[in-house]
Amino acid sequence: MTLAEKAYVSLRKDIVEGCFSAESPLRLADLSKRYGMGFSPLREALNRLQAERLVTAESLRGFRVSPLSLHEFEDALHARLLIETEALRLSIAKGNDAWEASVVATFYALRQQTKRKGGDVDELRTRHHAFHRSLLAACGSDWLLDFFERLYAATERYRIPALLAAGPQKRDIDSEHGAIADAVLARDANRAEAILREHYLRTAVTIRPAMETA
Amino acid sequence: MTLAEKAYVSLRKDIVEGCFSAESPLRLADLSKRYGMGFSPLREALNRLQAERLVTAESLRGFRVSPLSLHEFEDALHARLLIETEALRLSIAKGNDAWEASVVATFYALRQQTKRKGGDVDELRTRHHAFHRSLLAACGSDWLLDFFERLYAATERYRIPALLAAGPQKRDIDSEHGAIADAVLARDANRAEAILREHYLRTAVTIRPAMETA
DNA sequence: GTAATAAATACTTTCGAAAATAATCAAAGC
DNA sequence: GCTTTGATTATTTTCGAAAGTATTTATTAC
Repeated sequence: MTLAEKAYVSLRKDIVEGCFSAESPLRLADLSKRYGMGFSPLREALNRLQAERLVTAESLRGFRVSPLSLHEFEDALHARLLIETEALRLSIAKGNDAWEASVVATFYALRQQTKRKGGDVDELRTRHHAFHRSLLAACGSDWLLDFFERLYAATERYRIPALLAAGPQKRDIDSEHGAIADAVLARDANRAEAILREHYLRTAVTIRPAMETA
Repeated sequence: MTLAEKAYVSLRKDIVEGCFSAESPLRLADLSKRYGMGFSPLREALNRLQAERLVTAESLRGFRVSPLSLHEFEDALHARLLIETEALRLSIAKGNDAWEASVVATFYALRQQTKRKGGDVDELRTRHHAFHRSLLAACGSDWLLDFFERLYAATERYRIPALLAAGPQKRDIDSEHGAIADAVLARDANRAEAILREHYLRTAVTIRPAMETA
């Protein structure tokens, strides 16, 4: 893996996880120290992230972490519903045995991690993403999967600030995920879509107040 | 405008317009000569284009123009329909007078250019894009507009090879555009969506055979 | 002739410095 | 005191060279 690729992976992770606060400038000298590399690979990574809308650039004034706003969050969530309900329908229509198995497997792995008290939050994050991705993985559309990844990253950025503001969850997210998996494995597209929609609207309700205070 | 931005604009244009054939390698030495700049701004542009899927990169083996394939074209067109029908509905619901005026204006400008025999093909391309964008411009969703731009560029790449293979058009594209504009200005979302869908499916019919021979 | 190895070449990637621009601070003028 | 101007500093952007990696060509051994 080249340095530019490492820079891209590290920066993306750190932005999505909120290590840099929103709108803070990403100065090359700082990043160079932090990641132990020269300017070139960092700038290449920043350009990629700019195309993904995780960072914004202004001519001759460098890069910043993209801002967070309630409007952008609602927009991203709306787009996610559009993309994911379609991809989920396609997946359910086209998915084979191996796909079903991966849905079962990623759901199981996710539940294992949520059960483990005091477990690695990073691992939980990874498994949550893997589960949601596996639901759509058989849709056969690279474009929809690409859009899913971008919207997932965009909305993931709102989770940490929201959790900090709202305190511990009252939702039983495991059982929501389980219900989606059940509907998917039953190949019931309408039910799966309805639950997925509920799942996201509930997330919106959690995050909205946290954004309004900020 | 920085050199990196110029490189991005030029490269994007040249790729979309087919100045480089699909899958051809984009060697830095060549690009440096062609655009008259060093490696750094070119690499930054290539990284952005990679994130937009117009170029593909392989570690330590550089960049190439992304391949064209029938499957990818149909995928992109399907995604366009999903995105654009939704954005169009939102635009029709939310658009104000100024938006209506811009639809009228861009349609008029487009028709002027199609009428001009032997006119600038580049100008026609610009106006075609402006018209389609203006239809969606009032949707209020940055994400949907962003996806529209990416899919538009992706599908535009197929037009030139297809036209070369299929010869002159038998469709009356002006009147198809006019019908969309009419439905939009009448705020008839269902009719607008139906015509837009027809419009794209007809495009698919034009391009499909050209892809199969290649 | 073919396969394996070694040398040469082509190309990508990365760095460090130079150039260019923006931001900050101090002094002068009103 | 306030604004303008000029100098200083901080930062981004770009280049050219160096380092590292793939690819091709040549050579040798079988």
